[in-house]
Amino acid sequence: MNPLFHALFQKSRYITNCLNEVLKQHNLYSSQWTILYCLHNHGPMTLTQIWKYLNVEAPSITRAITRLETLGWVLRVEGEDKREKIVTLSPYAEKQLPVITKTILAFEEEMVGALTVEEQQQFMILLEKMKG
Amino acid sequence: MNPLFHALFQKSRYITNCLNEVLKQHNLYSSQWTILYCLHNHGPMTLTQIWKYLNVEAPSITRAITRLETLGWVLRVEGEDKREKIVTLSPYAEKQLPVITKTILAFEEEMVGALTVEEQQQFMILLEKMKG
DNA sequence: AGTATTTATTTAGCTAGGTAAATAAATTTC
DNA sequence: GAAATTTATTTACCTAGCTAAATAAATACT
Repeated sequence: MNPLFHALFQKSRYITNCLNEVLKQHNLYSSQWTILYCLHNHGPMTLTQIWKYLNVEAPSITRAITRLETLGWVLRVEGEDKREKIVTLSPYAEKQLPVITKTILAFEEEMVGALTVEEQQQFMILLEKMKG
Repeated sequence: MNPLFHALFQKSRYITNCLNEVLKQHNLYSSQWTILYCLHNHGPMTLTQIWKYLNVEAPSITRAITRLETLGWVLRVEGEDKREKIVTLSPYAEKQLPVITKTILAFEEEMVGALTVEEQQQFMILLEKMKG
């Protein structure tokens, strides 16, 4: 395996695991947080909007939302178009979000703080160049 | 979610999916290939050596090796220390490896070819800087 | 209007990562 | 040398991605 890919995959797993560790105090997994954050920024979204935005397949989002719903973080309501379900943050989620956001910002700062802004930009550019 | 992380996770998934697609012709998944390649380079290894080298937890490797064994890619034999299992490539795997390697090299060249060697090094350095 | 196609979501089932705990063999300690 | 600890592997069970196929509602076609 190309060492570059190996390093990329490993760092990706490492960051995910760290994030999960940090989010334990809020009883959340990183992917669940990603969805909550997405809803916080965009307001209510359909499942399709969510999975297209996050660049993930639909079944992953169906499962995650089901879990988030039973845990009380989101509500699923029927849209005008009765095929679609609109997902909104629950009042509980709205209340918890500020403190979770604080946790996340600290984590991100710690994780990425060793890179200058230019290096972060450079990193994104290099990532972008890896296409198929 | 920090856009840098988002981009990192996404690219990681994207490359994995592409790799899976390319490996379909050999009836392999990317993680299975990673293990075969590892064994090819190091010769017979215990499960512990494999998961430590690949930086993954033991159960992931147990499962993957079990699958690779039933598919005929590897053999599991008891070591002198009877706690450990030594994994070796099967003759079938040895025979298939060259052509699979060719597939992989072409894929990696296509995927990473847009980056100069300096950019690849730079990328690794930046990745390295993201610690916890 | 009735049929065909598209679109949104879900279900089923796979790989692949993780943790926690069980088991069995080897090693250390007393 | 018996008991305690460590080490290697496995099992059970979770999240999280994927594809393929099912379902149900909306839209397009004739």
